[in-house]
Order: sequence, then structure tokens, then C-alpha cells
Amino acid sequence: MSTRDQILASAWKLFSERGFEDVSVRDVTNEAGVNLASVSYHFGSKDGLIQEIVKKVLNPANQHRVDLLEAVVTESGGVGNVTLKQILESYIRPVMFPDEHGSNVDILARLAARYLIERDYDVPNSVLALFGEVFQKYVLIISTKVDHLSSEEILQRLLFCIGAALHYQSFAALANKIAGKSPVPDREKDFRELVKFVLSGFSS
Amino acid sequence: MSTRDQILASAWKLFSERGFEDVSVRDVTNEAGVNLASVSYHFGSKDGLIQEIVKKVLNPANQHRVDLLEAVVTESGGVGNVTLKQILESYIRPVMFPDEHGSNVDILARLAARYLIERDYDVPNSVLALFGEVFQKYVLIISTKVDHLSSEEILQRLLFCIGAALHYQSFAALANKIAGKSPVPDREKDFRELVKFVLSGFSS
DNA sequence: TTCAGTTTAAAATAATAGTTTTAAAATTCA
DNA sequence: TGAATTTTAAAACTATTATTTTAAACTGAA
Repeated sequence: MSTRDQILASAWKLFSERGFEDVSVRDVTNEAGVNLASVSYHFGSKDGLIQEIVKKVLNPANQHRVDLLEAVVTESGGVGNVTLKQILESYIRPVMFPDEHGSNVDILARLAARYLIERDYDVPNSVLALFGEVFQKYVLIISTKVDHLSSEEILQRLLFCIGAALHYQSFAALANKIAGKSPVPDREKDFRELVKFVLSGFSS
Repeated sequence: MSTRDQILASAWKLFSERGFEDVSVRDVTNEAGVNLASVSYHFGSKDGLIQEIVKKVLNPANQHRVDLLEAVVTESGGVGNVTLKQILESYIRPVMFPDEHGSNVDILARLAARYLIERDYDVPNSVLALFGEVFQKYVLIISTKVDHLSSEEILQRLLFCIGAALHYQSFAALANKIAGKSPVPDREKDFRELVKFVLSGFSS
């Protein structure tokens, strides 16, 4: 593997485990077994490296959505036959099962956190563009399934969905501990419950 | 105002604006007009100061919930007459209108982000305890309104609600920009929409 | 007033961070 | 092969951080 790819792989691993700010460039290069200066050389700066990781995390996630949606459209025999439930499943699933596109929940949560902390940080243009396409695609197809919601309201509810998914996955363990519950973790069940929950939110 | 209170006020302000990690102890003491060492003296460390702020943010928020819930119970003439909608409103409102208990959305979002980034950071015991009481109280009262959900499922859905609220408030501006929409911000409307959304999620 | 306890001040400490520099090594291509 | 380019290595640089130290100032009670 090239030095550049070694750095990316190690950065991905460490950023997933400990977040972007708590991992130093030295940590990354030690893990990768390469020289400290190679990060500056290949990515310009630590932030350049992070942006590269951001691309590699978010673009496959959004592509996963598009692929899943296309799949159910094809299976169902056209947009007209797809159910709202199938649409929402394709939208949410990449966030709850990021391993299906080579990612993980931790780094997704940390990316969201990064934006919460530093709201004007630079999101790579390719990421913004793909998000834009995905938003448009989903707002459009959902609007053919519900006639009582404006496109703004649909977008709003899509944000509700992802917020619920991310927050739940990050806080479920803590909340259950605090509340004295200890349910056996079951992501497929959580996914079904979340879809059921948001589905009625869109339908009503 | 005492030095200690000056520090707390300045820390609150700066942490709200820029987050916990991006504000140095020097920033806080400069803003407060006090000496650098006084943070160590009064709070032991920067982390001690942060924990003090965490208490002052989260405990009033949870107390706000309890107060609102008690108010609607009293108004309605007893627990039996309260609607699920009123219960959920009292649960969500302190997160969407934190100014009503002297807080703000920014610092709430940054606290959530802090947990996302560093999952084993120390949450003060008083905060955990109050969260526990609140969870129990809401799970209990909601279980009298819906009979098809276990207490674990109710807790799960409560997390969905807060995730939706926090995520939406933090990402709405960016998402609308990306999607090419520009709705006029209206928090009361957002609140009504969110309540409507989650209400059907609980009811179905 | 005096004195013990508390608080503040200024400076130093120690550690870590991202980045840059300079030269050596490796690679590529004519 | 040989020159040009790309990549890597080691070290230094610059800046910032939280924390500690030591002494001075303040406060309130005997």
C-alpha cells in the first residue's frame, strides 16, 4: 500500500476510535509507520487529510442511499409501485448499517459532532453536491407518496429521521444505563422500530 | 460578582459560541477579567469548570421538563386527563426553547457533541441522577397513554424525539442551503411540526 | 490591630501540537 | 545510463496549551 493510502487507512481507524481533534498527526503517522512530514506532503495539512476522510465517509453513504432506492424501484417495477416505507428504509439504512458501505457508526457520529462544534468548517464540495442530489431525489419521490406535505416539510422530516437515528445510536447505551434498563442490543430491531416510528410521522 | 461567578459567566458565553475544546482557560479568564490561575483555584482544572457548566445547562433543562409536565397535569385536573401530546410537548420544549430556562441551543448541541466525541467523559452525578428521574417519570406517564409499547420502546422513542430536535436545529440551515430551499426560520412552527411528527410515532 | 485563611497575581513549567526546512533516497522517464 | 521529479527522513521551528509555583494582596474575625 502506498504511503498515502497507509495514512488514509490509519487516519480512518484512529478518527473512528477517538475523533478528529483527539488524534494528532503524529498518532496517524506512527500508526501508519510513515514519516511525520508525509501528511503535509500528501494532504497539505491535517485539515486536508480530514477532508479526504470526510469524502470517503459521506459520499459512499449517500451513494448507498441512491443504490438502495434504485434497487427497490427496480424490484417494485417502477416508481409508482414503491412504498413510502421502502423509500424511508433506503434513506435511513445507510446511517444505521454503515458497514454495508464500508463505514462505521462511530465515524459518522463524530462527523456530525464535528459540524455541531464548528459549524462553518469546510465540507468538501463533492460531498455537498451529492447531499444536494440526494435531498432532491428523496424530496421528489416522497412528494409523490404524500400529498399533504410541502417539499420544505419533507426535507424537515428527513432531518428528523437522521437525527433520531444518529442520536439514538450514540445515546441508547447511556440512556438505558441511566434509566436502569439493559435491553439486548439489536440493530435490525432498532431499525425496524425507527422506520415504523418515522413512517407514521410522514403518513399522518 | 465574585471571581468564581465571573468565570462561570464568561465560560458559559465562550463555550456557547465556540465549544469547549476551542476555548482555552486563558480565553475564559481574559473574558472574565480575572487571573489565569483562578480557574485552577476555584474549579481544580478546566475539566472541573466544564463539569460545573454542564450542571448549569442540563439540570435546569430537565427541571424545566418536570415543571412543564406538572403544570399540564395540574391544569388538566390530574394525570388521567393529560394528553400524550401535552406530555411530549413538555418533554421536547426545553430542548427547542432552552432560553425559557436561561440556556441556549448552541451549548446544548455542543454538549451532545462532546459526548459523541468522548463517550466516556465524566458526566456529573447530579446530572445523571436527574436524567434518570426524568426518564422514569416520562416512561411511566406515557405508558398510561399507550398500551402497545414496552417501557424500553418508550425510552427508545424519547431518544428519537430529542435526536430529531437537536439534529434538526443544528442542520436545518445547512440542509436547506444545500437543497436550495430558504424557508423563513420559525421555531414555534418547527416545534409544532416536530410534535406532530413524533406524536404519530408514539400513537401508531 | 493582628493574624489566619482565602483569593489573586505574575511568571515559569512541561508537554504537545501542526507545520516547515533541508537533505537524502527512491522513482520515473527520456 | 542519467537527469528530473517525486517521495521520504530527521530535525528544528513556532505556537499554544493546561497546570503549578511562589509571593503578594485581601478579608474577616479575635
